[in-house]
Amino acid sequence: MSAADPVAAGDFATVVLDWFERHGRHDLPWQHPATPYRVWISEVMLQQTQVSTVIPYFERFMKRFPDVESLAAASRDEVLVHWAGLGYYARARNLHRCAQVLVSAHDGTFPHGLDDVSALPGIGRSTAGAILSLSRDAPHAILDGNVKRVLARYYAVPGWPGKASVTRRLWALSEAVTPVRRTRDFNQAMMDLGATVCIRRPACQRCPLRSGCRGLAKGDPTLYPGRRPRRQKPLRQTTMLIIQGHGGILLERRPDTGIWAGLWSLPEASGDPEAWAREQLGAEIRLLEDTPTAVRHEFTHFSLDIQPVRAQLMDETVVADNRLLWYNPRSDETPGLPAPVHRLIHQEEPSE
DNA sequence: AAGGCGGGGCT
DNA sequence: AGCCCAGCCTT
Repeated sequence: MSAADPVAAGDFATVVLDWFERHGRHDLPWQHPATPYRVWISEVMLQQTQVSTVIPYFERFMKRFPDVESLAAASRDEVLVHWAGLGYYARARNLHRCAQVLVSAHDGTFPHGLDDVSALPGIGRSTAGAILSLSRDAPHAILDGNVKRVLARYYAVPGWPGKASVTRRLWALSEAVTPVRRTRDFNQAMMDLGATVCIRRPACQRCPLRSGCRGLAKGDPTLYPGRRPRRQKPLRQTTMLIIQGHGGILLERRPDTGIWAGLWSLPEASGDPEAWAREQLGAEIRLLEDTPTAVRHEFTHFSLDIQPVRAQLMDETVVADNRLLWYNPRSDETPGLPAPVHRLIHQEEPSE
């Protein structure tokens, strides 16, 4: 914190806390009750995912896995089913592993030390601080996208937070402004401020920090934080097989690494689909004429064109194993499917 | 230090 | 059509 700052650190917290009383969010699902377990699940879901998207997932997840023991005892597949559509599926795998570590090594509860919590799978420094402060009012700072934006604007911190040097500065600022008392309310207030006032097009007239905001004083707070340098997104193409047989569609489990790790998906055939079937299934397939139109799916780092090819299984002796599954969209419970695959299949079978 | 990892909401 | 989002992990 610079000595030249127009608002001292103590005043910063006071202003934010006063604002929180009237204008903060007090009714989010994970705030009632704000147990470490519920805060943890919500924080992981909220990593790179917006609140409005998370809420229905959170409610469904809590109904099925109401505590850490039920989550630890579940299968990975069932956890993924409840995650399917949220993206960043490593979060679900880490969540599952973390539950098992908590039960086996920590008596089913979260440790109290910040370093112990951030050592758990899928929990970094910010999420650890959020869990401990929001559930127990422990005095730890956080640095999520909202706090980064508020601080970068308030202190006019230049540069893109993807650079380690920028993030280091923002962490130092967050530590400096975070009070040791009422840390729970302060952290929630900073996230609320970033989510409702200090947004992409900020409502500075409503901001309690406007008198000290350097970004505003410089004329344009939206210059902070700096934007990610933009790069060309490559286009990739793949062919997915819609093989009908055994009264359903063949699904294949994705490998444990890479895109959609561990989810069920349509088989990808790099070359000749019939050769793929002979090798992978030991069976003959016959390609069908009506080829559905390709669908494009956008990732953060590339675009993917998926060309579906329909085929009929000619040899009904092929059975499912650990990697293969015959899925009937009309009668079976939906397994964990990537969003575009889910769309593809249920546009094939409109009678879900 | 840089890149991989989804999907949806918003402008 | 970009840009961003209650980030973490691996290399």
